[in-house]
Amino acid sequence: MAARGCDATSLSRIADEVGIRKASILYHFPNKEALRQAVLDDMLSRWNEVLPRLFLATTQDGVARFEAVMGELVDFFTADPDRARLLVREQMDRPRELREKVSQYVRPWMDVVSGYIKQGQGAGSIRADVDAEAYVIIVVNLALCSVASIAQASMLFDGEPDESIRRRCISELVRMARASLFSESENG
Amino acid sequence: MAARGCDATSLSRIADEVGIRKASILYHFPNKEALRQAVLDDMLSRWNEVLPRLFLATTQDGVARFEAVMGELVDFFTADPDRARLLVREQMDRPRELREKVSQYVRPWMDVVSGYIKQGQGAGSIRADVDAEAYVIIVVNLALCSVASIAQASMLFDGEPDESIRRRCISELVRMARASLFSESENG
DNA sequence: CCTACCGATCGGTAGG
DNA sequence: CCTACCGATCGGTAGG
Repeated sequence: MAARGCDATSLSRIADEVGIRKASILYHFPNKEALRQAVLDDMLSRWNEVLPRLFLATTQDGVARFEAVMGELVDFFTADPDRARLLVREQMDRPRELREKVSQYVRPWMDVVSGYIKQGQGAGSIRADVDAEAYVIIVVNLALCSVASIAQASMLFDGEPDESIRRRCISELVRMARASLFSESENG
Repeated sequence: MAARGCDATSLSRIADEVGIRKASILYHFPNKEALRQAVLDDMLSRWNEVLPRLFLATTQDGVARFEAVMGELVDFFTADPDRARLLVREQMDRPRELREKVSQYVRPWMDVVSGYIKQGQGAGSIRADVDAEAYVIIVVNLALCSVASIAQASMLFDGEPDESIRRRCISELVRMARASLFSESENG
């Protein structure tokens, strides 16, 4: 379901993968919509386990904190690219519902990050022209969409193995996020 | 079809919008697959009209050229966000086919852009740590995905009108692309 | 360009 | 958790 999207994956197909009959799925969930909600809630709620430990654990400077959060973001989606694909599809198919779920699960953490950015701007370590809230949205969306689709966009690299392409693109997106965030003195 | 994706849009629905019957569509196109190909070819071939004039028209410095190409990229997709949504869906549903079409229509222009980047790196105006090919892919993908979905990600901006949010996100992504590309001396 | 129809598949229900 | 079945809709064809 994650790979091809909720709407394009029939209950029969899901049942086959689980090894039961279609009607049996509708015994555990009242309908397909409820199953979709459960899958999304399960995926998004994992962020509430991952993110807190990043912020509460250590005292870090801005660059180290950037690397920790960015690494976690990239790892979360590269560990299972279907997560990214499902979220991208949901955002296009049912923007309102996903918006509500994001507000519920990850928005507090996005606010924490944009707070750090504004703090860094006050201290001069982060570029003054960064739009903190927009930056966070753009970077999350960039990681999401890159993992969801860019591994397949290998047409620009003749004959290069897919794994190598993926690594180059991920490295480049992290570099872009870093270089466009910090003041040049910190950026080195 | 562009808005909800090829697979999720039935021939009956398309027929209703055009004002004819479903069977009449299958008189003009041998099957649904052929219709999809025609829609994609039509959209991607427009790039072959837009891009050449950007590169051949004027002699520009690096920053001016960046602004021209980036502006065209953003304008192309914001003019009709359904273009971006269709491409994002196709990239997830049929990566191989889209890869071939992109190779056919827009790859030459992406090579031109990455050539300019390498040239700028030789002259010192562009950061040495930019991965030219990966940068182009990331930026195109970023524009695509941002337009396709970010306008709907307005949950971070309480009560702010959608149009204002869209502008902030587009401005921020252009700023990120610019700041992570040019050496600090050129960057202002 | 139409009406009429095809087999296949969809989400969901009845009943056990 | 199953078999059996429902109406709706899908892409596509026949025939005019």
